[in-house]
Formats: sequence, C-alpha cells, structure tokens
Amino acid sequence: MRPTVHDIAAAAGVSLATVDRVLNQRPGVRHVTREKVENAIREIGYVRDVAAANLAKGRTYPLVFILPASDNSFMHGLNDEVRAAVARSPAERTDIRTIEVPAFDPTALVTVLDELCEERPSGIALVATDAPDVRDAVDRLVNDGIPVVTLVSDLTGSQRHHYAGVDNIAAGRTAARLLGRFLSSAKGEIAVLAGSMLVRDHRERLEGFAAVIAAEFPSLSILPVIEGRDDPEMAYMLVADALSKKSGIIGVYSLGAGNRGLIRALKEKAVDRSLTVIAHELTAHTRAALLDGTIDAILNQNAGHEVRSAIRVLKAKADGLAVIEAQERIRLDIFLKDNLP
Amino acid sequence: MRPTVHDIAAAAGVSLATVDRVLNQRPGVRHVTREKVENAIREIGYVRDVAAANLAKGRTYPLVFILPASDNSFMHGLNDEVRAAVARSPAERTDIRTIEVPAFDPTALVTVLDELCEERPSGIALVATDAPDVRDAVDRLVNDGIPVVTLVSDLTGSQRHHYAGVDNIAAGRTAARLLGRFLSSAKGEIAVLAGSMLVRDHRERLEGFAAVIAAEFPSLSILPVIEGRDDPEMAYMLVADALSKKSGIIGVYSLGAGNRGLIRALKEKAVDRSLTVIAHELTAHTRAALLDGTIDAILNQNAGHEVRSAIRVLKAKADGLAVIEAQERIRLDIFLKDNLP
DNA sequence: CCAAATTTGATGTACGTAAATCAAAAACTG
DNA sequence: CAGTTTTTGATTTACGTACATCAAATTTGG
Repeated sequence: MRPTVHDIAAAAGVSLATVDRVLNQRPGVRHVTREKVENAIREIGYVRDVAAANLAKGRTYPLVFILPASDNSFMHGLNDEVRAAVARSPAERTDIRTIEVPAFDPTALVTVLDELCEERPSGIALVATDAPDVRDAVDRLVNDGIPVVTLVSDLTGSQRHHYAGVDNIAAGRTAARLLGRFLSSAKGEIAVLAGSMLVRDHRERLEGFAAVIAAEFPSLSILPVIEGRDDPEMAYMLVADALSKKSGIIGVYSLGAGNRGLIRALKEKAVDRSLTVIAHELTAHTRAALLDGTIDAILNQNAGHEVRSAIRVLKAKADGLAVIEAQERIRLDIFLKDNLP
Repeated sequence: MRPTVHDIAAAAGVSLATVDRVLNQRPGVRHVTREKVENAIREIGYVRDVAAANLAKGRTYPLVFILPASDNSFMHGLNDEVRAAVARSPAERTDIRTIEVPAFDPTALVTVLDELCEERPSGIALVATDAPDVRDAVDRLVNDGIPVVTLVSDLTGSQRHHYAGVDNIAAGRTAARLLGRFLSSAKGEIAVLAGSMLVRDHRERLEGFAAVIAAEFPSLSILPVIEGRDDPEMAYMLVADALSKKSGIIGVYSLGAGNRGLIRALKEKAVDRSLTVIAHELTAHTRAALLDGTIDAILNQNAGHEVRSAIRVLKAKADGLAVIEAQERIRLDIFLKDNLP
C-alpha cells in the first residue's frame, strides 16, 4: 500500500499535526523539524493523495474562458467543447464561465480582462488577439497571481503561463510541403486565404508556409494574402474574385476559418480547373469537401484537446504544480480522405 | 454544491442505507423503493463522486500487459509507456504487471492467457497474434468475466471488449494516397516491407494500401510483400536484395517495424535513386531518416495514448461502466519533416 | 531562572462514499 | 393472527487528507 501521512509521522518521529504543517506550509515548525519531515517524505516516497486532498478541501476552481464571437464552424466547435467541459465540471471540481467578445477587437478583450482582475478567478483561458494592449492586460493578471493560458492563438511577448494550441509555424510549413509535393514540379501561383493578420496563429501559418515554398518549391509563387476575417460570406466573395481574375492559380492554402465560403467559391469557379487545395480545421463543410475531392488535405487542431489541456494547466498552475509540457503538446492532425475520424 | 447521497435519501424519503443499497446494487430493496430512489437520483441529477468512492473502497486494479519480446524501437517504446503507467500506478490505483512472450507465437500467448484465467486480474491488455487458438483463449477469459483489450493489433472474431489501436486499413489507405500523390503520375513498382502476415495490423495496412493503389493509382504496381519479422537485420537483407534486383522500384511502403534495417538498405543501395518512402512508427531512427530525406512521411500510432486508453477502458470495464468510444479512438499521426514533435 | 514566545502533540471534525451491524418495521405465509 | 421472512432505518467505522483547537513541551529573551 502506498505510504500515508501517518507513515511519514512515524518515520520522522513527529506528530501528524507537524507533518500537516510541513505539507501545507503552515507556520510554526522549526527548521530542523521541517527538514526531518521532508527527509522522511523523500525516503519513503510519499505522494499526496490528490483525490483525498481535494475531497477534504472541497476545493473548486472557478475558471473563465474568453472566446471570440465568430460565426464559423471552428469557433462553434470550440464553444461546444467548452460546454462539454462545463458538463464535466462536477467531476473535475471546476466551475467554468464563458465570456464572448467581438472577434479581432483588442479593446473589447482588454475591457473584459481588466474586469476579471477584480473577480479573481482561479484561471483564465483566452483566444488572444495579438496586440500590445492585450499583452499588457494579460501581464497585469499574471502579476496579480492569476493563471492565464492562451488558447488556439498565442500572444507575443506576454507572460501568459502556457499556450494551448498547435505550433502554427510547423502547420504552415507542413501545408507548404504537402502542397508542393502534391503539385510535384508544376509551375504556377498559390492563393492564400487567411482570417486576419491581427491574430498570431494566422501570421505564423503564413510565415511557415511562405518559408518552405520559397526554399523548396521555387516553381510556386504565393499571391498576396486574402483576408476573409474568418467569415464565410467574405471569404466567398474574395476567393471567387481571385479565381476569376487569376488564371495562373494552381493551388490554394486556406489557413483560417470561413471555409464554407471558400468551398462554395471553388465549386462555382474552379470546376474545370484541377486545383490542389489545403485547408485548416475539420468541420462538417471541410469534411464533405475533402470527401468529394474539392479539398485535398485538411490540417486540424483538436479543439477538445485544447480545451481539456487548458483546464489541466490552469488547475495545475492554480495549485502551484508543475505542468508536463510533453503531455500538453497539441498535435497537428493531418487528414486525407482516407483517415477521417 | 453538487448533490450527495444524503440529498438523495432526503429527496426519496428513505434512509442513507437504502440509497447505498440501490447505488451499489446490494440485495434487500423492494422494487418500488428501488424505483423511488432511482427517480430521485435522476431528478436531482446525482453523480457519484468517484474520487470519494475509490477512497472509501480502497480499490486497486491489478492489470496485466502482455507484450511481444521484439527487439525493435516501437516495442521498446511501448514497453517504456507501460513502465510510465506503472510509475503512475499509485495515483491511478492500478497495479500493473508486464509479461513478455515470444513474438508471432500463438502457442506461447495461449499458455500465458490460460494461466491468467486462474490468477483473475482486473483486466488484461495484449498485443494479439491473430490466430484461432488465441481468439479462443481470449474468449475464455471474457466469458470468465475478465475484461480484455487488444493493443496495437486486433484479434479477428474474438469477443475482446475493446481494441486500443489505430484503424490500420485507414492507415494503409492513407499511406497509399500519400505515396500516389507524391509520385504524381510516375510509373513504376512499389516495394512493401511488412513484419508478418500473422498479425492483423500488418495484414490490414496492406489491404488498405493495395486497395487505394489499385483503385486510384493504376500507374503503380505493388511487388510481392517482403516479410521482415519486424527485425532490423532481416529487413536490411531483404530490402537490400530487392533494391539490387528490381530497378523499377520508385517507392517503398514499410508498414511494420524494423525500420533501422530498411533505412540502412536505402542509404546503401538507393543513394542514386530518388525513391519515395513511407514508413510506420516514429522512432529515433525513422525521425532521423525523415529529417535527412531518406523517408518522406511517417505514419505513427502514439504508444502512450494506446497504453493509457487501454488502462482507462480496462478500469471502466472492471467497474461495469460505459466507455466513451469517441474519446478512446486512437488517432493516426502523419509526420512530415516539418511537424515533428 | 522565570516569563513569554514559539514549537509540537493530541485530538476532533469534516469531505462523500462504502460497508457492516443490529434493531425496527413492514410484508408475507399458512 | 402468530410466526417467519423480507425490507428498511439508524448508526458506526473507515479511506487519506485538511484544518482547527487547546494543551503541553520546548526554546528564547531578559
């Protein structure tokens, strides 16, 4: 059986109360006694039974998720996952609240963050808009001792405790290599559809994509980025327009959301052309497009994993525990029509 | 605060003892009373506090992992993950034992399984060799009420409770599409290196691979499968031999283990040829080969996820709880040189 | 060396559930 | 309706930890 506090007390030759004082860093223990206990803990390999501890403490973790109010499938999916986490709340001792803010709006985000400074929840997860004001607001929270993790998109230069999302530079590079190899030695132009260069994840994907295309696929040239604000309608118009005007396009990389619009544009304007298309985020729309051949590959981040990881990290930080970075790494999924879940 | 057993007792107008009898299906409760309690549980939305229950029960789960004694990186990795799970045992209330059996040896596997029938652990996970004798031995265990999950490779027609591994047909199909698209319209032969057709995962990968190549890439033809028994030495000799004799080979699919040998053969015999190579399992060797361009893509199953999933499922089955299949789905990782972890 | 302050021990209660015991009540049986 | 069986209630202990209280021992300062 694993050792308990009683075993430590016996091993260290002190009382249960003293062990408790050491374990929970309460005052009133002499230095020598504290060391005796700590040695005993190490020697018999005691690890606190977290379940029992939480039971005794009756602790709950009030957490806040700040999500952009974007009308695209990915954000809806992210919302669903947070709701699923709320449903698991009783078992996980969490108490999760969601706040919606306008997308790509640093000011709104800062307002919300500053309000939370007062409320002092156990932890905050936010989809960051990458702006200095937001960074400062986050740093204020961090300095106030409130754990903060960025979700999906990171915040440059901030002191956030953790980023729960994929490596977007790697994602862009991967997209480039897939596109480049699928197109073999063909020569032509690549259209890139993004949401906004205001969010770091989109900027990084583009950066990685452009780097690999430039270095390894010189026969491909990248057209100026189309910013569709993750909005299906806007994406449709912009992409349809580009396809009409540019006849040299042989590939498309959609690195943001709003793929509904992209797919519609492709079906209307590119039926006769054999485009190679790579998109991000597996949704009902992109899945159908992958299956019918409109899209050739989908890069995906699993929103469920991201939400669960964010919660685990926030809880750990709230308790001052270490995070196993390797375990919290969010993988980049690559889907072809054959390995869809 | 979430409801407790006391709340149910009050709501149902019965005593705590009766609630306990219903919750833990103990005898001595009239049908009407039982229903009263069950209604109360449903109405106030009670969910058992598993942490508290486990604490009270002091329950542990003796589990057994049966792994093949193969000297390749993947199996070493699997072993490491099981050891990591052993390290987490105290926190997870598991008590995990590992048994090594000779690889591809149904008889040895059956012997071990039959011994476990006596020992009656809480659950068994095994890397199955796909043979009727093994299936019968597993079915005996299942009929004895012992939870059994297959790990990495499944067992045809058996009543095992769960399979913790990737969809190998999908994996084979994915490999075929990647290879086909990377090779574009090139014409030539594809060499396939497998471990053994005695294990179902390898058979299924081949099946999926061959199906897609035949249906969608008619310019490619598949050479007779090379069986390297997941052994690096054997794989080296067989692949080197094939590369020397067949000059029409333009692609290689390695669907099993022993890639150390494959890589050596490729470096020695195919420096001058531009082969497209897809292999399974990310190890130190395949990773290096992917980075230096010897391998073009790696399909991977995350051994850690498989082991953790197997444990979760075995525990759930031991307690007669339902498994959330979607959560236990093991994803197929696709690695290019750009998205390595 | 005495008083004050600090450190330690002893003990009890609580968290939510499991499991057991024994008594009381209710339901059946003939 | 008495006697038996079944069902229910009341109560207690336990799991491992947290936390509070009060008394006792030890150390410290003057």
